[in-house]
Amino acid sequence: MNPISPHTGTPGVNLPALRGHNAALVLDLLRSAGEEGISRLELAEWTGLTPQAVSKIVGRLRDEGLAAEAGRRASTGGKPRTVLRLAPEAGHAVGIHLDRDALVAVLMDLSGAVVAERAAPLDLGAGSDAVLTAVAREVDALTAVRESVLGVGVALPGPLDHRGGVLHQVTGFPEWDGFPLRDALAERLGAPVVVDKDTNAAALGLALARPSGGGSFAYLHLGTGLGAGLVLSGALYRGDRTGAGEFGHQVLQLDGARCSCGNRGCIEALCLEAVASGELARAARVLGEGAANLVGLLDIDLVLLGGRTVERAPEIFVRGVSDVVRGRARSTVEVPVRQAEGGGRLVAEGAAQLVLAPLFGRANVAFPANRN
Amino acid sequence: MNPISPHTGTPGVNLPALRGHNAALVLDLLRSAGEEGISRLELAEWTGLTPQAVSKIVGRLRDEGLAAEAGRRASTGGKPRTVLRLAPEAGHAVGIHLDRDALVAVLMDLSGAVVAERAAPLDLGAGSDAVLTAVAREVDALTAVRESVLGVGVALPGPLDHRGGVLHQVTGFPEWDGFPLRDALAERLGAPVVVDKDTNAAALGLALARPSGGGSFAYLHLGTGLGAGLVLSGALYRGDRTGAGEFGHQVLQLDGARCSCGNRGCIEALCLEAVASGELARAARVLGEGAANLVGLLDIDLVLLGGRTVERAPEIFVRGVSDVVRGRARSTVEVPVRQAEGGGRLVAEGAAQLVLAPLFGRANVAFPANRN
DNA sequence: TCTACTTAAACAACGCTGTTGCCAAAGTGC
DNA sequence: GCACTTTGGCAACAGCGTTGTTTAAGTAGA
Repeated sequence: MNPISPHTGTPGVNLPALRGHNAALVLDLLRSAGEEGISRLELAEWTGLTPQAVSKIVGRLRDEGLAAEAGRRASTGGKPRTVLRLAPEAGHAVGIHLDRDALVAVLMDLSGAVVAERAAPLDLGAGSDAVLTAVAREVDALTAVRESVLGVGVALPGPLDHRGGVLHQVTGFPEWDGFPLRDALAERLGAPVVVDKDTNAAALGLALARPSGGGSFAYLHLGTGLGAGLVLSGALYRGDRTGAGEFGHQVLQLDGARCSCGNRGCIEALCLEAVASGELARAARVLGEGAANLVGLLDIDLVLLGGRTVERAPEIFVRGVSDVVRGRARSTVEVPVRQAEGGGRLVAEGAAQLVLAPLFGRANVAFPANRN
Repeated sequence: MNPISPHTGTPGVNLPALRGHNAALVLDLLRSAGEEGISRLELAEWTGLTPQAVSKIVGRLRDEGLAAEAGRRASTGGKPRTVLRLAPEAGHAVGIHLDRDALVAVLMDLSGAVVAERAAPLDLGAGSDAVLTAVAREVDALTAVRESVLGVGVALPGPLDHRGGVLHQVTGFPEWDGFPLRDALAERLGAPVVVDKDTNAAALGLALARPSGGGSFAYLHLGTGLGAGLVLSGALYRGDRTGAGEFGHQVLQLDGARCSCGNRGCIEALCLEAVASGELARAARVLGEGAANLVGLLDIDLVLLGGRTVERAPEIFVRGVSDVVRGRARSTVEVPVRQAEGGGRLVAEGAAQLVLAPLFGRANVAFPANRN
C-alpha cells in the first residue's frame, strides 16, 4: 500500500473553502482593528478583494452576528466611511493552563479579552480522574452563565501530540504517558477540546496579540524547566509531532555538566544550575547564548521572555539576554528582547486562543477537521 | 503612517487565484507521479476535488500543452483509467550555482530532469562584470537550441536578500555588498531571474525530489564553510530576511575557540578546525551535536549531509552524525542521517527549481509578484 | 456471441463566488 | 442651494467547482 494516503496532501480549494478563507480573513482584520474598528474600503485594501466582495462578506458576518456597524469616520470630502467592529460577545472560549502545581482558567471573548478568570492549586500527579474533575469544575464555573462557548483549550507541559490530543510522558509524571486527554475531556465536558504544549499556547497568544500578522519571534519560558514556543513568519510552528521548541535540551557546552535528560551541556542544566546558585546574571547570559542561536538559525525578529523564574527578576534576564543577542548579531537589524506581557495568565490566554484562532484563519491548530 | 501597509497581509482569494492554486496542485501531482503517470480519479482523491473538476483542470492543462494522456491502466472490471503525464518539454529552467571558485550550470525540464549541464572555473572575487559575463555565457550556451526557458535561478553563498535579489557582504568578498544581482542579470539576459542562498536552493531541490509533500528535514552543507537549508513541514523556510539556516555560527561551546565571525565556540570553527587537523571523526561528532540540536528544536525527520568536505569521506560523516543524533534522541522515532544525493550538481539543480517550483505551488520563492 | 454489469470520463445545467457597471446616499465646499 | 466627492448597495455577469445524466470502454458469465 502507498505510504502516503490520498487526501492528506495539499487540499484543493473549492468555493465553500474560498468563502471560508475570505470570511476568516475579514474576521481577523476586524479582530486586529479592535475598538478602533475598520471600514469596508480598508478591508478591501488589506485583503486585495474588491469593495463589493468585502461588502458581501461583511453582510454575511453581520447576519451571523459576528460583526456590527459602530459609528462612522470623519468625512474626507464625501460620504464618511462606516466603521465595522467585531461583536466580541458572539463567541467565547475557555482556556485552561495545567501546571505541575496550579491550574489557571480564563473565559475569553472573541476579541481576545478575558471576561472571567479562576485559579486553583493542582497536583498534576494526583491521577487523571482528579485532574479531569478539577478541570471540569473550573470550566463549569466559568461557563455557568454564558452560552456560546465554542470550546475548551488546554495547555500543559509536554511532550504531547497536539493533533491527537494525547499526552506522552509528561516530564516527572510518567502515569500520564499515552493518556488521551482531549477525547477524555471532550466527553466529560460535552464540548470540543484542543490540547497543546504550554509554550505553544503562550506563543500563539502572543502572536495574536501582535499588531502585524507576519514576523517571527521566539517565546522562551524559564520556570521549573526551560522551553520555547516558535512563531515563524506569523504562524505558530509546532513541528509534525508537536516536538518543536525543545529548547531546554539544546547542547550549548560540549562535554558540559550532566543534564537530567542524560546528555551533557544542555541549556536547561546550565541555566537552572546558575539560577539555583543565585547567579541570575550568569543564567541570563546562558539563556542569551541559546536565544542568539535561535535568532541566527531562524531569522527571528523578537525574543520574548516569560516563566516564573524570569518574572522573579525580569530586568536581569531581559538585560542579560539582550546583551548577548546584540553582541552576537551578524546583521545590522536589531533584535529586541522583552518580557512577555500577560504574566501568570499568559498560558491560559493562549490556551483559549487555541479555540478561537481557527475562526480567524490563524489555525495551525489541532482542532477536529483542520488540516494542521 | 501605519507601519504595516495594505496588501502585504494574508491575501484574499478570488476566483482566478483559486483556479491557479488548483491547477498548480494538479500539476504538482503530475510532477510527483513522474513516468508512471496518474489518472484523473487519483488526482481527484488526492486533491479532494470532484472528478469533474479535475477533468476540467486537466483539460485546460492539456490545452496549454503542460499535460498529455499516456496510455491506460489495467481495467478493474470497467473502463480502464486514462494515465496522464506531465509534458516535461513544455518548459525549461536554467540553474546556476556560483561558488567561490567554480560555476555549475544546468538546464532542467519541467519534470526536474537535467537535460544539459556545464561547468567552468570562476573567481567570485573578479568583480561583478566578469561574473555576469561568465553567467551569461553559460546561460546562452545552455539555451541556444531551446525555447520555452521560463527563467534563470542563481544560487550562491549568502548572506543575501532573496526577495529583492540583492547580495549582502558575501563572505570573503566585500565588493559584492549591496549588488542587485537579480535585476542586473535579468536585464543582461532578458529573462526572469531568481536569486537565493546555495543552501536554500539545495534544500528546495531535495524537497521537490522527495516523494511525500510533507515532512521536515535539514540539509547541512560542509564545504569551505558550514550552512544549513531548512525544510519545515514540506516548505522551504528562509526567514523574513533570508537569514534562516545560519547554522555555522551556532555556538556549541561557551567560551570556546575564537571563530572568524568574532564570537567563540561556533560549530563552524570547531568543525573546520577538526577537519584541518585531519580528525574527521571529531568533526563529524561536532556536526552531529549541532544536527541533534536542530532535530530537537525543529522536530525534524531527516538530516541530509552535503558539501565538498562531506563528499571526501561521506561514511565517516554520516556515521558520526548519525551516532550523535541517535544518542541524543528524546523520542522513539528514529531520525535517519544520509548523504544528500546529487553531488556536485545539487545546488545548481536546486537553483533551477527556484524557477520551476512556483508553477507547482511549491513557491516559497522570491519570484516577482509572489507573496513570499 | 450476446447480455448484464462495472468503471471512467464527458456533457449539461446549476449554485455560488467575486467582479463590473450603475446608482442612491451622505457628506464637504463654495 | 449647487457642484463635487466618496461610500456603499443593487443588478447583471463571468467563471469556478458541483451535481445529475449520458456515453465510452472495458469485464464476466451464460
